[in-house]
Amino acid sequence: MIRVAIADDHRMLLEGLANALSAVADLTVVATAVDGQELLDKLENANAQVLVIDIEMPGMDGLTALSRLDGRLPAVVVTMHTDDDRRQQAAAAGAAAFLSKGAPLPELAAAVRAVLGGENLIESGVDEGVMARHGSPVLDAGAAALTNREIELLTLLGRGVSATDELAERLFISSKTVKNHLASIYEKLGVADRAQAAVEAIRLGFTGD
Amino acid sequence: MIRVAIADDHRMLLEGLANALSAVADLTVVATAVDGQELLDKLENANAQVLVIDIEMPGMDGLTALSRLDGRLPAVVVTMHTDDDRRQQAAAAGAAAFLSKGAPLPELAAAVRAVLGGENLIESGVDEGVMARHGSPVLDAGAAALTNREIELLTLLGRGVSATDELAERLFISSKTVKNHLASIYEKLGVADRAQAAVEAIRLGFTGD
DNA sequence: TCTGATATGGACCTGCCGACCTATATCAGT
DNA sequence: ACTGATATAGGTCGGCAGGTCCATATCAGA
Repeated sequence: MIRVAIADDHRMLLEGLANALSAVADLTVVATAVDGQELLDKLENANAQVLVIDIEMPGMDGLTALSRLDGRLPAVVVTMHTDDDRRQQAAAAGAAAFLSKGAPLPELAAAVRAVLGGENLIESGVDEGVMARHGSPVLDAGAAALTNREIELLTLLGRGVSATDELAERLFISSKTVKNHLASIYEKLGVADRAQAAVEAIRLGFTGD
Repeated sequence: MIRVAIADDHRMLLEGLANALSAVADLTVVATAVDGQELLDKLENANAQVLVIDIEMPGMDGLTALSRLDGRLPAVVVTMHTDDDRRQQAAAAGAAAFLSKGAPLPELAAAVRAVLGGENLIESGVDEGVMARHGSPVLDAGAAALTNREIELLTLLGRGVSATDELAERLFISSKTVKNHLASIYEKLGVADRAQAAVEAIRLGFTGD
């Protein structure tokens, strides 16, 4: 899981974005702040790996906060207004990426993964190459190894279908096979039972929509 | 579930807000749009009950879209700039509430519930009375009846703590009591086992943060 | 062609889960 | 003072869950 800290003075964007990013399988939001000072304070104990930060904030703005951090964390700067002035200011403050708030969420997620990997997108932006390298979340090692059938089963679990017989009927297989698949899932995800597998299913986004 | 449609030209806010509102127990987002025209198009088939709409959008802006809708749906207008001009324009266009994007998410949720109930907050804003009446989501009948201890247990379940003994240790009670509480939870939520209870715990927002 | 992964199915067994019933102490509300 | 809800704990019991084996058929890839 990539631990992200977010700062934005607009609570709707802040909380909305925090929620959306946490919903991305490989990201988790460990701190949120409505200005630069609060961000610096919270970073003390938050153990974040990447910053997503708005330029425009009352009190200490994003660029000042970035300068104070002096590159301790890679940062993705987001802004309402993507003019060249701001881009250059962001670059000078040590940002590793620069995005419009109008950018699609997957691009933000890709930028977060890219800058954590040390890439600098401040000039190039998020292009196709970045999306190709970082577009799809790197799921947990175990989750990546799940087979199609296991994912089908896991999705049902995440939707609350827990009984062996019920699962067997829905997948048109015997209850014995269901138990075999479940055993594989438990091993791959490192969980012990259906309840934990269901929680993981939801966390990994196997919700069937 | 209250079916909400959202329009905002900034995808981060749009998708983030959609995600955050869907995470609220009694709300679900059935349509999103990046301008007024797309909103009108999507509303044809979306069966939404309430609108959350940004004023500033390229193409057809929020106020124009509201005028076109002519009050068919109650609408909460959100904006970056909450000056009186905009508030009056929103009122004229038929909005039932007017909020800053800096407003906390619970206030937006409360406003959505209030305008669905026919209240007009365009002048008064979201005050304490509104929060008192509409602040807490109306959870499922069963979930509302959960006791504090049951919620503690359910929260642990939603975080993947599934073994009886583990639950007992964490709550400093005997395993027998854990099983008693679980039985109550199953009955109140209408579920059959831990896996289903865990899924419900997450759906209801008992995630422990 | 041979191997490995996938999907299916089975037997067996230990043990925990869930159902049902009972019991006590506390506390808030009447 | 009495009642009801809550939180605690115990007993019993049938059954399913999860672990550990094993077996077969298919299919893609080396």
